Amino acid sequence: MISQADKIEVLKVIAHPLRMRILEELSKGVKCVSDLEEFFEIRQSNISQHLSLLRRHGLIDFYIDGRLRCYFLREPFIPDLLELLRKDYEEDLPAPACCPVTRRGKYPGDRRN
Amino acid sequence: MISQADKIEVLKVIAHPLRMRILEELSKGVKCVSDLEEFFEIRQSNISQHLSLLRRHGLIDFYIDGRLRCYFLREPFIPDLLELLRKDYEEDLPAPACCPVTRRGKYPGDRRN
DNA sequence: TAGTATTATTCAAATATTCCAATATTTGAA
DNA sequence: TTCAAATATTGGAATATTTGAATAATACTA
Repeated sequence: MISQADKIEVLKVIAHPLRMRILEELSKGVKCVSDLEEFFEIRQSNISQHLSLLRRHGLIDFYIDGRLRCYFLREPFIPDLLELLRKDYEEDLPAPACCPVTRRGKYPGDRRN
Repeated sequence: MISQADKIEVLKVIAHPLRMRILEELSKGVKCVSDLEEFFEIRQSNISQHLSLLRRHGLIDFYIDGRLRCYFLREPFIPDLLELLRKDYEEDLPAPACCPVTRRGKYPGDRRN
């Protein structure tokens, strides 16, 4: 449910080591702030800041249990991305024709005409 | 061919509006720097900087035709990611059980015990 | 109601990113 | 050989991101 225009913003939000780990944890199930704090050994304020950012972008949400905030994954794009990131590729993409030694070839555009 | 450890770095590199557009262009075929410059109406030095960054991370490469550098896509993860970004999702992920009005529910962890 | 656990917010310092202008480098062409 | 086209690199200013410390807000519990 991300607008096409926001997708780069969302990628930027995801591309952070701690936020990525938070998303991976939440993809396994609900977690409250202090459990994340304990699990990652990161200061509470920092965890909250990242959760807040993730929420502002609609990637996660929470429900409440007493004083606990139970965060969970909301954006369906995330699990697909996490899976894609786990995939490993054997080969580079095939390169366009060029001499493999000199790395010279012809440009297909018309800049050369 | 990205090491698991570098994937976040790579995501960060991709998560930039101009770099994303460059990758999209290159996914359609080889492009030289001045064609990109013209196409995007961005200063040459800036295009070069972004291409250089993309290359340092192994996402693209180039071959040479005279004074032209013919850039092309190298990292097989990119087309998959671009396709995933095009996909649109109809529904949010199913939320864990909680009252939809009060947004209250029970935390499954043992923090509550 | 007072105290405490849980989480959020604000502020400021440190660091990183982005872009432009200027300059350097490389290579084909005259 | 010069000259010019194509691209890369460098330095610096503006801006954004990240983090910790301190503090605020909220809601159980005794």
